Amino acid sequence: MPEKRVDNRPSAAHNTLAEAQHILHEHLTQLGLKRSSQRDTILRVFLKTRDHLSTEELHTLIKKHDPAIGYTTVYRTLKLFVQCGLAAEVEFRDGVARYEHSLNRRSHHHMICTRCGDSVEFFSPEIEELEHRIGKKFNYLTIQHSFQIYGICESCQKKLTDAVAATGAQ
Amino acid sequence: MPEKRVDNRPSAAHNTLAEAQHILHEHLTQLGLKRSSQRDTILRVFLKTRDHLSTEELHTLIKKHDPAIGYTTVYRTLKLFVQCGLAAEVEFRDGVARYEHSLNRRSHHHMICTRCGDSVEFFSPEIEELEHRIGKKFNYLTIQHSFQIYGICESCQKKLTDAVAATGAQ
DNA sequence: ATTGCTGCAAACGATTTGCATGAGG
DNA sequence: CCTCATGCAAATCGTTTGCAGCAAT
Repeated sequence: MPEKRVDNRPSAAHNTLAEAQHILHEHLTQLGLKRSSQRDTILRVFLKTRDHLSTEELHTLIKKHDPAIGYTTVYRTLKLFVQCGLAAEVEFRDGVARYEHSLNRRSHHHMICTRCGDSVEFFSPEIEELEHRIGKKFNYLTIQHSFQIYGICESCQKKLTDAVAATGAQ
Repeated sequence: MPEKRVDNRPSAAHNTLAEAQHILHEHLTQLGLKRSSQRDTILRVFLKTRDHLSTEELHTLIKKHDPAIGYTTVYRTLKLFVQCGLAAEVEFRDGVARYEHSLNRRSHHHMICTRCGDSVEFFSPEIEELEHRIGKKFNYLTIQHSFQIYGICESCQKKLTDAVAATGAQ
């Protein structure tokens, strides 16, 4: 196991929170909206995850910090985060909207296991290039793209072959 | 209004229908399911479209051929088509499931206008290659991928600039 | 004071299922 | 005959909205 993945930017987490809060408050001001303790709490908890959370999952986490915060507030706040670029919706084909943070996050894509929902991220600069090329070709003003690979992860493959072996042995 | 459609591959349409029906019936037999006139009608109407139809839109078309066929049957039949590879679900981000035929259809992707829902198809071999490369790298057995570009089509861009010009002129 | 925010409950809309009846093998 | 298919109505589930009371500016 080489590469333990050390973060060479010492206080990255704290800086990210401060930066994110600044972006959110700026966004609120611009739209004539107001700060609230709930929104700050939701942002703080959201930034602490690296997962792809559904609104409900995030709400569950939020309640541990402040049980009074309701589902609707989390739902509406996530939309705010998307508006100001702090969060991005990701498509996992499991019937719920999922969000990840998108601040200081290098453009990436997901490969998702359709059995267990596990996912890995990968990088692919050629996809960005492709978006621009195709947009130009058909005179579209491109906004974004969505790219996912669906498959079966190593551990689920193992479970499947084991199951087949067991059936065959009977 | 029969058979206006000019096709330079003489009996391509007929062959596709025959092939599709064969695939469907084979699939039904394998699962111990039964043929039905409804399923055949739905397949016939579905194959005649080149659009990306929602279940409801397809149901509307179906009713012109046989008003007795219900929404649920169309819904369940589309799932069958997906199972046996006759149809594929496409993601248009408009909140409804959309299907296109996938038989004898070269692999392609979509660029979708988020204003009017218009879409263009494009081809990109590098995407297929990427799916395999990433799958191998992370030991995933890849099944499929999903790639869409979202943007604003030429005609909607025009409408937008016109609208801005009108506001500015007042 | 004014205006936005919150949390509840209710509305919503697409999808999915239960069930009695009808059709396929 | 037995099993599956059908179509209706009802249930489901994530999402979205209306509203009365609360909080921020």
